[in-house]
Amino acid sequence: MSESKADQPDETAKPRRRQARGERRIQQLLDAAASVFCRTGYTSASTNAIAREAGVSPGTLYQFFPNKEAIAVELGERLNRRMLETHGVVFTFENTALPLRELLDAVLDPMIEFNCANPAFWTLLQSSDAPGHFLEEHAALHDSIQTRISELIGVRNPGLSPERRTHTATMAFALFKAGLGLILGHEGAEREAYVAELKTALYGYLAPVLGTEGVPAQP
Amino acid sequence: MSESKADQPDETAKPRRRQARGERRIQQLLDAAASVFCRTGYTSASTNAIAREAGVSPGTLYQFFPNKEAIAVELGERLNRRMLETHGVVFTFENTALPLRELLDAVLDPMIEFNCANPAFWTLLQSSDAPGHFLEEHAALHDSIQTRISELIGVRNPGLSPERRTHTATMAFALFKAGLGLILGHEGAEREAYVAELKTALYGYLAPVLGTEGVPAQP
DNA sequence: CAAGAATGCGAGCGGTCGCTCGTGTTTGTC
DNA sequence: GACAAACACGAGCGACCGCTCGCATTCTTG
Repeated sequence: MSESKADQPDETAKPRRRQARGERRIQQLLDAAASVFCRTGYTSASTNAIAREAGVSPGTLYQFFPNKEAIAVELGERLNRRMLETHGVVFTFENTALPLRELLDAVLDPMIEFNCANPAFWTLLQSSDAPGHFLEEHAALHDSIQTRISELIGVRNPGLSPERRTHTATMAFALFKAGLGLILGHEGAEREAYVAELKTALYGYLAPVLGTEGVPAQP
Repeated sequence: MSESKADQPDETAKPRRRQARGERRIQQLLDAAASVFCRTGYTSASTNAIAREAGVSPGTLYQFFPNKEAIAVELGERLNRRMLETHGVVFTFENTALPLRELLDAVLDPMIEFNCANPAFWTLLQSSDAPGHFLEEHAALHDSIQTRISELIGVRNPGLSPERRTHTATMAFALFKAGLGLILGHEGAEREAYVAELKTALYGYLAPVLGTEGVPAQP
């Protein structure tokens, strides 16, 4: 059960050297997993189905992942990292000062676009019925996003009590996920309509708390 | 595989005569199913676990239900029927004329109370990843509630186009389900806080569409 | 090229799940 | 009490699932 022969117990160690071929396989497997998870959800997705979708034998899958959980965890981590890398900017101070309507556009549009391109992310966010250690990763994913929302609310309205701030952020995130589900469930004009509805809903919810006007630059 | 020996193929026939004991067993099994579904979700719930929770053998379970789907379908139908019987009144015209805030109280409070007492209902509403024919029942459940919401919106604002009305009802229902999830996930003061947040959110979303004032009685 | 590591395969193991079936018990009817 | 129908049991069947293992192939490194 020893994980590495190195004297220094490297936390992030991948004790196995990977060839380029291996990295490619991992990506294939994660793409296949994303597809299968989207279609059937995490619990009903079978590792054999993921391997088949990736055009690979079950044994090959387990060359790269110790178990089914690890696939979902790695997929969630990669998607979350990619989302923060490409769109994490939306939570910065420049946007915080915008009028609420434009703030929502600036935050929601990239998020929605990312989730439409990677619908597996929403699926993972929704699968709270998963068994085992994947629950921890699920919670981590959740917190990662919700913390950003909470911070944004805090900067925008510093007078809010910590409890109210948490409640507002939690509810705002829940509303966002709900709207995202509708958005992902439709296409074309319908999808755009639900994007507009979601923005209306969040505007109506947040306006009394955050104010509709932009905040003037601090001296 | 013949379902009945009767000459006339009765659609709604229960070809099996039930004794009082049987009806009691059915209720025990549905209660157990509700409990297990809540704990693990529909897919991960095993029929053996349901039977065990009901204090009954697997064979006995299949004396009353042809398969696992049928349990969820029957449970969903019963819960839906019971909700409409006890709280269906909230969608009537008397409430429609109230100021929006009171309208929301009148509609949401009974709904929330019912779902807190029967959390399995929300679980069934959420399990859209279920396989097989249960999907149809799931959709029926959904429509049953959403139609009520749509009608209420239609009465309150007759000028709305059918598309906008559908979008508004769908989004309102999605927001409600999201808030309900938070409410069911907390207890005591936290729960009350999320009830208030949900009402705030729906008020903010619906006020621009339905108006905040009450509608005067029609001549 | 030789050798070892990484990659790839797929039959199949242990386990669970949905569900069945043979058998025995309780209940209602005459 | 006699008889049939409804109810109850629980071992276990077939299917599938997560995962393993022995072995073949390909890559890297010297």
